[in-house]
Amino acid sequence: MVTLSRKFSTATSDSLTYISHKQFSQNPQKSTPFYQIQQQQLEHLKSRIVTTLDGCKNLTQIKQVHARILLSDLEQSCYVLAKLIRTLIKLNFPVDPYPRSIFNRVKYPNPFLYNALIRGYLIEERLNESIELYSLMRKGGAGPLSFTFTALFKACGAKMNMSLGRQIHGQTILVGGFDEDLHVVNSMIDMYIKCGFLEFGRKVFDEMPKRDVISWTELISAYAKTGNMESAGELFDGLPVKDMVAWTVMVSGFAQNAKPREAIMVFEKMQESGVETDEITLLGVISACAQLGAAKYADWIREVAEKSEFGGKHSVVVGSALIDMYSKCGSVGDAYRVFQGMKERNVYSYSSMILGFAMHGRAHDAMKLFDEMVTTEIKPNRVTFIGVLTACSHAGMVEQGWQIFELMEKCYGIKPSADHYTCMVDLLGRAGRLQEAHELVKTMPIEPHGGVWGALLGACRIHKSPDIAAIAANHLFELEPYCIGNYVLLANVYASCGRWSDVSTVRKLMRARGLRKNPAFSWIESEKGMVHEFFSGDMTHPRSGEIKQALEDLLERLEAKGYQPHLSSVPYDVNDEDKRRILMIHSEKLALAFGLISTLPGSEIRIVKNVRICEDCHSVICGASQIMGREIVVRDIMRFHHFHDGICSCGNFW
DNA sequence: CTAGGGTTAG
Repeated sequence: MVTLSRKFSTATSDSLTYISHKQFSQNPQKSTPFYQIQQQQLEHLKSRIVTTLDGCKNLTQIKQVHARILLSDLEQSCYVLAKLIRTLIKLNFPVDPYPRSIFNRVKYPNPFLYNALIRGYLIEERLNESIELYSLMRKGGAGPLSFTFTALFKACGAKMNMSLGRQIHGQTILVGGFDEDLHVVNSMIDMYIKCGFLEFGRKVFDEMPKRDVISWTELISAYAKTGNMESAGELFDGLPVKDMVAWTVMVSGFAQNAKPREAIMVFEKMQESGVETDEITLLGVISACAQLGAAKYADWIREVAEKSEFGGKHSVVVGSALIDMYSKCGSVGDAYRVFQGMKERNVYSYSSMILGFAMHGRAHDAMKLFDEMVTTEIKPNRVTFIGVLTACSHAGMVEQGWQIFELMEKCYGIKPSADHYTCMVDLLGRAGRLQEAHELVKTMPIEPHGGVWGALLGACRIHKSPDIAAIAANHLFELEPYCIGNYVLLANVYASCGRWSDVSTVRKLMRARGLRKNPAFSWIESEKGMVHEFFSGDMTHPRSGEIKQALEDLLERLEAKGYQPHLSSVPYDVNDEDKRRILMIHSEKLALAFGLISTLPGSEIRIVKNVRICEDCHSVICGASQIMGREIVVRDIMRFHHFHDGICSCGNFW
């Protein structure tokens, strides 16, 4: 054995130490200088080992490779050993003891080796060990690499460990150079954002000598997530080169902040600018279309999705989003067709479909799909159960609901959340079992949130139960004092019982808190895809005269068949004639009348409403579907109503 | 060998 090569004292290069004479003599390339041959041979061996490691699937295989390394001249090679450690960690082996022991035997570990181990500890969320190793690396004279910092920042962000993050920030300056490394600084910004200190991230951003599209996008995304679309938009406008991710952040930002029209507008601009689109961009647009609930947009975005390069058939994510969208646009049939056409399905696909059926009152289909789901590999999650419970609730299936509710924890290990209790309260409340519902709220093991009391209050509205309504409302007035809907609901309950002095007390409370009622409105798509909006009593539509006439004709025909206006739906202390007039001009009735005169006889009418449908409108639309022979679909704030031949899919139960 | 975007419920 001849010692040929230098001992690598600088820890940044690979610590190769020896090469055997035997290996050398087998190589007859006499004209090549000595060290070049050994380099070549070792490089060859290294790359063979790395390839083998990439193919390793289990511990036995890795140990074989390790044995080969130990017998070769690569026994101290940081490059190969780092790869070995990374492979182990990729296969989910804990850092201790095996990968750590490999590291411990290396005399001069280089930063790559340190980094492999640090990353391992980070994955195990052992932040302290990572930091210890980092200090050891510094003490040993090895310089850190930028990805050591990025990994550390990432871990601090995930653990929301701001103080440690700031220390590491200090290190980047101390070590020198890294505070100008884009990878490092960008992950630092991300760390501050994840720790909830957006302004710190912004400060770093403002002081950066050079920034790239990633720095910008991080901040735009952070503003969008806090709902500050103005700041997001300002930054975005100033971004010199907008790439796909930056555009996508704006699209999904608007979608997540309930600004679907803006989301679609940004998407259209994105397409004009010629930037590529991928499925994540589409998710934002699809979600926006779902919020709009307009069939025109639904078909448009499905076409865009199908034309895009990720396959004519939908991917799991896009497919699942489309299912949700079609359900919310009133087309459960289309939603189910997408569901059936998907090659692969996940928990989103099933949950969205179950929720879709539930929203449309197709409880039986929802349950059937749930039964099918549990035979697959896909595990139901908390959202799935919200779908199943909603289905029970909308169909008045109290007993099945209780069964599912118990099954959830027993068989699937999902602890009922406040949202699940909301479903149960809704289920009992709708079925008229208000006392039981109230009892459940009082005895639930977790703190009831606004949703739970809101469900109880909503049930009191249907069953005209002012006493429990007052209890629920008082909780709500504390939990969410500025939520206008609760005051309106309580006032409506009092009004329906004729307790007018209580109604005016609630109205006074509203005024005292500076709250004003949101105007109710409905909208409908005409045949040409135009959207027509109607407010209550709205006579601004160009065809108002015809609309009024059509409505009067309709009501006349209904009265001839025994229809009586539900005067108790009017929350004002006025005479019956005025109540009749108020009911007559409800926005959904105007939209319905416009639908009747503006669409072809026999075609479907779709109406969307921003609040719950009232009882009187519900019965009028039921009658209209029969007399006029029309399918009518109404989406209110809670669910869908499919009216067909005088019957609604909700079974008069909403 | 590292930095940015995502779907269901509420």
